[in-house]
Amino acid sequence: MTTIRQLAEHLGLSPATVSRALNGFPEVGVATRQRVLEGAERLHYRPNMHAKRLATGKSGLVGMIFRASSERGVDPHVMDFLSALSLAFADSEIDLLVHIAPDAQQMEHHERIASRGQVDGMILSAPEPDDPRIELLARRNIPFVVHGRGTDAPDYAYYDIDNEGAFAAATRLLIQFGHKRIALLNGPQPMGYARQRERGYRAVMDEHGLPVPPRFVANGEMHEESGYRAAATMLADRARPTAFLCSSTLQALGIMRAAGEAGLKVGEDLSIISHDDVLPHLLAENFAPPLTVTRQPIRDAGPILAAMMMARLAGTPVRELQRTDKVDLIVRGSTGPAPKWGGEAWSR
Amino acid sequence: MTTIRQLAEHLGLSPATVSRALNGFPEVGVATRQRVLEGAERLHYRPNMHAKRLATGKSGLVGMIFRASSERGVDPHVMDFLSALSLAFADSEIDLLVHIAPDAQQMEHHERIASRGQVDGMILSAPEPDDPRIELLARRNIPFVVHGRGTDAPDYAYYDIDNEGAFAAATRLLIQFGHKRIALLNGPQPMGYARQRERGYRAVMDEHGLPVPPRFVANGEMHEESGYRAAATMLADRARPTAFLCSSTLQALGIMRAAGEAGLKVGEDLSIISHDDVLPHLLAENFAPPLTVTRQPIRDAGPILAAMMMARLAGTPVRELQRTDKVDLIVRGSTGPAPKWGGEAWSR
DNA sequence: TCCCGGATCTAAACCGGTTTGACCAATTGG
DNA sequence: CCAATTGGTCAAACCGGTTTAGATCCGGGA
Repeated sequence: MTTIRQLAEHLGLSPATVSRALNGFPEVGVATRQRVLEGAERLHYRPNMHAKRLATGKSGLVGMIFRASSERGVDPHVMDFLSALSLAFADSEIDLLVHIAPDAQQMEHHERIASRGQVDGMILSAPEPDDPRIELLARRNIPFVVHGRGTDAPDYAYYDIDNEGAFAAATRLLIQFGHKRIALLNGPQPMGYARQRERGYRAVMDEHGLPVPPRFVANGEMHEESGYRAAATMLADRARPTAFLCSSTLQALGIMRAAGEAGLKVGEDLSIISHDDVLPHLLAENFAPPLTVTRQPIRDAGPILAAMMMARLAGTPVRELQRTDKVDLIVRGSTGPAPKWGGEAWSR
Repeated sequence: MTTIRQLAEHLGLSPATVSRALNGFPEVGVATRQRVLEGAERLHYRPNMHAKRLATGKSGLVGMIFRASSERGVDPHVMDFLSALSLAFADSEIDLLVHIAPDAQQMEHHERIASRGQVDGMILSAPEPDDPRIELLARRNIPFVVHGRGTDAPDYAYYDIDNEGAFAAATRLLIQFGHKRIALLNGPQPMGYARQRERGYRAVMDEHGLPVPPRFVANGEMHEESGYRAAATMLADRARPTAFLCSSTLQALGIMRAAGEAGLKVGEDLSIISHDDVLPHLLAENFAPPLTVTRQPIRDAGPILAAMMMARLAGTPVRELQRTDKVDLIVRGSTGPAPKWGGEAWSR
């Protein structure tokens, strides 16, 4: 392991000059810089990160703590996000410090990372309206950017998708198809995105004077089994829905299973629209029938949040780092005209 | 940010004593230690990681570089592994540095992490027989543990599952059911686990004198679409298989789709056995029909490899850190007796 | 009484970088 | 021709811990 002093000595220079030359300071002679760079190459000099960080106070590390549910762990979609994030940071000198923590231990983990001062910034995901994690980071003055929003117009840097608009559009499409009994299988109740989606859905239902009995709106984790369970229950109801809106293609898969068991043909007897974060290993267009979705690959958020993080670290003010992207509605075979038997709206 | 000197001054002690007291050295008086601990608590003292690391030479960081395919990214199963790993390290002082890199850039990323000396050790996954990443880490003397094996008896610390035994057992079950034309949809060819699985499969086929034409063994990425494609091609063959063995439940999903399109009923006209790493958000037992699998949750590897990593860092010799676990064969509805029409073996 | 050794604690060096302030030589300007 | 700049370099301080070598205090044995 060559040190900067060894390199300096080897070159007949002082460590100070070597440091400056390597870090691109303007006050070193062009010939000297060249000599230093060559010497560094020759001796395989690699600056010791820890020393560098101690001296500069910057760690070159960005932390990210994912939320895990205690039963099912982490949503598999987030791997794609993490992947994109990591790739986006690859060119810079930044590395990712990753924790996965159950909701109950989120604060503990944030506390730990924050207080040890080992990261320059944090990326946070799936915020709730008054998220204590955000409050902690703000209080500690740790730069952070958020994937999603806890409220409509938060005062932090965030990237979010237009969940409300997406679910409004999806609801509208179903209503145009003649559906009046549209059920919603949503994500966990406290999550910002779940609230936004429910709002978009309810707004359009209200607009058309269509009531929604509470038993046809479900909140829960977004996996196949929860989709199946909720759908099976709702489909057993006398006034069963003719269409489902759900938050994840895995939930949609569960709904399809329930539909199959109930003898309903998806796309004819029952319509399904799902939000699609895009799981490359299981594409919604390959479902049978292909799934109508509001589509926004979670992967796309990676480079955006990486860029925001770097901008934040460079001092860009928060209000220039707030972005909400529109979501595409992609119509495929899982949606169709409402069946005859479900013509009436739910009673109020 | 309180420093150790401030704390020492506050207590009327020297930094040396404070350091010793906090790190549990025996030569500090019991009363002093108590005083130091209380003082640290009161002043919210948190040692600066970078300083600590510079002084000790240990980083408290373990690196992990996941493999990503350029088209589909990272297998969603690995999120579950990462999650378990992170949870397992949570109690210790170790944090995870995570990179995700396409295969083409794996070496570059390893080089980077290795040469900057920012991690104490590395965890590596999905090794190939002569894996250059392993060679690099060994040459640089960076402690590492491996998830999987490149060869049968490698000279590094690893945790693997008995892929060969699992696929042998699965093949045997199908043969007992009367199947003679069993196709294999395997993972990417170079991977250690793919080779092991193919070996287990071929051994049993050979044992029973059942030939396997090359076109009924496919190697490729393990997602729904690849399963569908390969299965659709094979099912279109005049001598189509009566059973499939595959490497991932997502592939199995694709096979099921192809079977559906071919008008074949899974569990009757066509049997499927998949290896199941267990994706908690999409369980094999919830497939229609429930999937027969060789099951070993990838999640279980997390704590095992975490413990191995720590043991390795503590100096445990490599040969005490080699472990292969048996795999369960769980028979469900996707397997059944061979149909009448597929009675004859493939011709040689 | 004196010396010795163990128990505690401290001063200073060290880890390997960066950064401040000073210095020197070569230009430039008056 | 001398003073003021400027470009390039260096010595030393600094970041915040750990660790080595020594100092001090104490009780006990000779």
